[in-house]
Amino acid sequence: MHLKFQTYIFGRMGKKSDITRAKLIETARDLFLEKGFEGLKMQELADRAEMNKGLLHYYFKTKEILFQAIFKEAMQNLFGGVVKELVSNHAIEVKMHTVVDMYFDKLKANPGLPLFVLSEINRNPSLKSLVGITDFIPIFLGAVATKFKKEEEKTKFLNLVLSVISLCVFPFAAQPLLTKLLPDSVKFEDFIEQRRNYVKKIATHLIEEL
Amino acid sequence: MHLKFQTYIFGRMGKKSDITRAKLIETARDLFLEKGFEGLKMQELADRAEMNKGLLHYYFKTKEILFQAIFKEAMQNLFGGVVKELVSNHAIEVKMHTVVDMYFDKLKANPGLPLFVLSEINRNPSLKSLVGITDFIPIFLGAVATKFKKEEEKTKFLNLVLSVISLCVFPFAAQPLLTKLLPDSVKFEDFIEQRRNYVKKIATHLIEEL
DNA sequence: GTCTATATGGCGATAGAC
DNA sequence: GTCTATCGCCATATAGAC
Repeated sequence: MHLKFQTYIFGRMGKKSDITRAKLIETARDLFLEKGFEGLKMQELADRAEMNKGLLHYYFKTKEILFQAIFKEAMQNLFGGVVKELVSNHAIEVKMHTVVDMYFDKLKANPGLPLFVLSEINRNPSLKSLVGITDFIPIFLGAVATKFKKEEEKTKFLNLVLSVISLCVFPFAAQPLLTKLLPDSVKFEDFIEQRRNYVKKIATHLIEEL
Repeated sequence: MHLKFQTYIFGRMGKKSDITRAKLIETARDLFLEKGFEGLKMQELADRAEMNKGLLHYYFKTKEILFQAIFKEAMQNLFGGVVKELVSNHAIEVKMHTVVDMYFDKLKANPGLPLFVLSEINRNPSLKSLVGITDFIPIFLGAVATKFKKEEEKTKFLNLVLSVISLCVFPFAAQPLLTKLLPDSVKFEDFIEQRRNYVKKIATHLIEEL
């Protein structure tokens, strides 16, 4: 029987609907990151995901709901792992170097991520409150509060973290412009790779100054 | 006579149409920076500029043409003065400290500028070629070519410039998130002001390492 | 679950009176 | 130059057959 056959094929790996849903989310992620909330059109999403508009609304009632799912996932991807490392017990230099590697690896695979998150926060007012709900802000604040007592120390640490993140993220956000400034013989990927160690050296220096 | 009266009032300061045009551009700048190309609706622009949609299209035939005017202006604002300083005869430390001050002043007044330029470049394919047309990229490249001969030196200089710009720009781009990480008693403006000198110190160190 | 067809509204742009 | 009215299109979302 038809239904049983499907159950057999996909078994514990999930129903056919799970696969459709996964394909939809994957496509929506690509398209939202490329075009933003306003720029993504449901028709184009349906085409790229090889389904029809009706089906989109079956899985996610509105564009807004779909967008919030993608946005949450992007925030988690961008900050989840990094915050976990920052609140770990590792030595501070290890922390910072690990964060540098995490960002360079992540952003090489997904350079549009930071610009997407930062510009959508500014544009979709409902996200400003949603950001507060994500769990890694309180986690980070909690760790800072226990490790540093004086406000001056907190600010110094925040300056350090912000500097390292700035140095990692900005070159990817500015990739289209940066490409035009590189010597002809230098590919963007090569520039990025030498910069990975350059940023680690800066991080080490900033720690010593702390 | 009515027309003469207007001419008399505004005299050399420009015609009434210039004032209307200026108001339109000013409003469009605010609104495009806030919402991006797709996010700005001509109706909302007309309302905020206290005129009607018909008049919008009288001054700028299409939304796209209006947008390109605003975008070009934003690019000039963001890079024009900075590039001019970078290709000047000043000592390198003076250059970098001046650039830091320029960005901090500019972005305090206009924090949305970098995110607007960077995300629109990614989203509007026609801008990628328009970016190449702006004059400060060849100006910058020319100055770099005459000052540094070896490719390794060029890359080092580019690393320096990119680092300074990253450290200046990113905190403003991430303002909505950063605000949530500051100790309660520290206002964003105060954090930014202490950071101005912190970034200058880093810049000086990076130069010595150059 | 997946499809087609359609309702409903908003958008950019134009026409034409004043 | 500035206004009102309107066109034609495309967007999100829904209804209902299969």
